[in-house]
Parts: sequence; structure tokens; C-alpha cells
Amino acid sequence: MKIGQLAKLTTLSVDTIRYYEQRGILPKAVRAENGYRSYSQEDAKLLRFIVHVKSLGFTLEEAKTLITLRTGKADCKTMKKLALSKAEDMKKKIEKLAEMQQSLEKLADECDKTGNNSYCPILTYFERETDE
Amino acid sequence: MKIGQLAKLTTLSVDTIRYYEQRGILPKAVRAENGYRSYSQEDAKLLRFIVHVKSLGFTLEEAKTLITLRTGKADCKTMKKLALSKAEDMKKKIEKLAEMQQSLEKLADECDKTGNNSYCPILTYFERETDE
DNA sequence: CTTGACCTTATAGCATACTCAAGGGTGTAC
DNA sequence: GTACACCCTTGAGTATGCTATAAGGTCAAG
Repeated sequence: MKIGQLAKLTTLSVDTIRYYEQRGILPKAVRAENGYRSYSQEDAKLLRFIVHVKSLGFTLEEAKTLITLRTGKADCKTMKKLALSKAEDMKKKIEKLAEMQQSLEKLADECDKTGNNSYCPILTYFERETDE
Repeated sequence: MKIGQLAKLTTLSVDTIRYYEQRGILPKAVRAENGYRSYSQEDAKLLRFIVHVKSLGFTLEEAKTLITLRTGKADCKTMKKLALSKAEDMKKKIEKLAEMQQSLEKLADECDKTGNNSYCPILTYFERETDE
């Protein structure tokens, strides 16, 4: 199978597939006599693996690690640890975002409570001297 | 006040301050006779404004907009709209992260339920053909 | 024998927010 | 007069994940 075919199968662009190879995420593709990259169903499977891994928030570097583990038939324990560690990262990001979101909503709320003639409480908040 | 002083006052680096000026986030600094940038307390106030705005998740470009509004003594309504729109962005990001996080935890859970001899369910999930 | 779809490489660019390095001037203290 | 802290500019590098461009080779159809 040529790269265009693989791209269609995986919903990635040919550029992306070449980029993954270049980054070392994918192994160097076997070449046909004319120099074209030649792929098998196994390659398609590997790319789908990457797509799924990425969709759960892993980076390409992490995908690389997971591929190594997959190839080595990694034990469940290791996989679980990685999954939970990533989940933990996400939890932290979520908490930070939630905090910011709540601050913003609280400020917006105060806009309503404030008389029309006073200075906007959001601006006041942004101009404050210290961090609480 | 020279740039180093301002940097200390705002906990930003001198590079960052120059970068903000270059990006047009800060107005071009007044120069002393020797060519050094010269800052006032107002400038410190403006930089603190930027720091606070950024800490609530606004980008530098958004900070620029907010500065314009601040300078024009923007009405509360506009500020509120921006705050809520940003809060909405965050909500979306949070939802996406929460989804991923839950998927990961669910997968990790399945690791425990699975017998030791079977193939890791996380890997199985990553290798699946289709999206659910 | 040319058109068009496909493949190849190397290189550069995008967004975001800095950070650093090179090479050089300024200002104060000892 | 020289050491040292500080300032200046320009330009490049960092991370992440692509995307695009140029300039060219390959292959099957008509």
C-alpha cells in the first residue's frame, strides 16, 4: 500500500505520516523499487494505535513510549500506571481551568451587582496591587 | 525607573518586558538621554494589569484588547461579555479534559478486572478498528 | 507523448510566549 | 582606569504538531 492509501485508511494526511516517520514515531517505511514508501496492514494498525492514543491526550513522544511497550507486550501494570499518571495530569489542568473559570464568572456576576456609574469591578480586579 | 527596576516590581523578566513592547502589548517606552527605557508607576500598574489578566487565562492578544478597553474606560457590559466568553472557552476545555480523564481511569480500572494472562485492555482499546 | 495523479526530498512557516546569545554601550564605585 | 552591574539591539532557539512550498521523479491512461 502506498502512503496515500494509508492516509485515507487512517484519516491522517500524507504529510502527517511522513512527519511521524521523521520524528521516529513510526519506523522507517519499507521502500518499493521506485523509492515509494510501502505499507502493510500492520502499519495501518500502528497508525490507528497512535490516533487513539493521541485522542486520549497523550503527546507524540508519549505515543512513542506506548508503542515500545506495545511491541514488547507490556504488562498491564505499566500501562495502567501511565494511564493513571496522564489522568492525574489532566485532573490538575482541569482544576486550574475550573478555578480560572469560576473567578471569571464571579467577576462577571459582580458587574451586575455594581451600580452603573461605578468603575467596572473586573477592571478593578485586574488593576489590584497584590495577589490575595 | 529603569527596566530592571520595573522587572523586579512586576516579577517579570526584562526580556519579557521588552518582548511585550515589541509585540505592541505595551506602548513604546519613553527613553532617557542615554537610550535607556524609562518607566513610571503607571507603567508598573499596566504591567500588573497584564499579569493579572494572563493569570486568568487570557492570551497576550486578549490582554492587548483589554488594555484598550481599560484605557477607554470601557463599560462593564463589554468587560463582562469578554469574561464570560473566556469562561465558556474554559468550560469547553474542561469538558474535553474530563472526558479523556474518565476514559483513562475507566481503562485503568479494567486492568484490575482482567486476569493476569490476558492481553492488556488498554492496549486492546488503543488498537481497536473503529471509533465507538 | 502528454496529462494528471501520485510519489520523493529538503526547507520554511504557523501559533504562543518567551528565553538566550552575541556584541556592544553606560554608569558608578574603588 | 578598570571592574562590574546594568542597559541596548538583532536574531535565533525552545516546545508541539503539523502544514505548505519548491522542485522534481514515477506511472497509467488516452
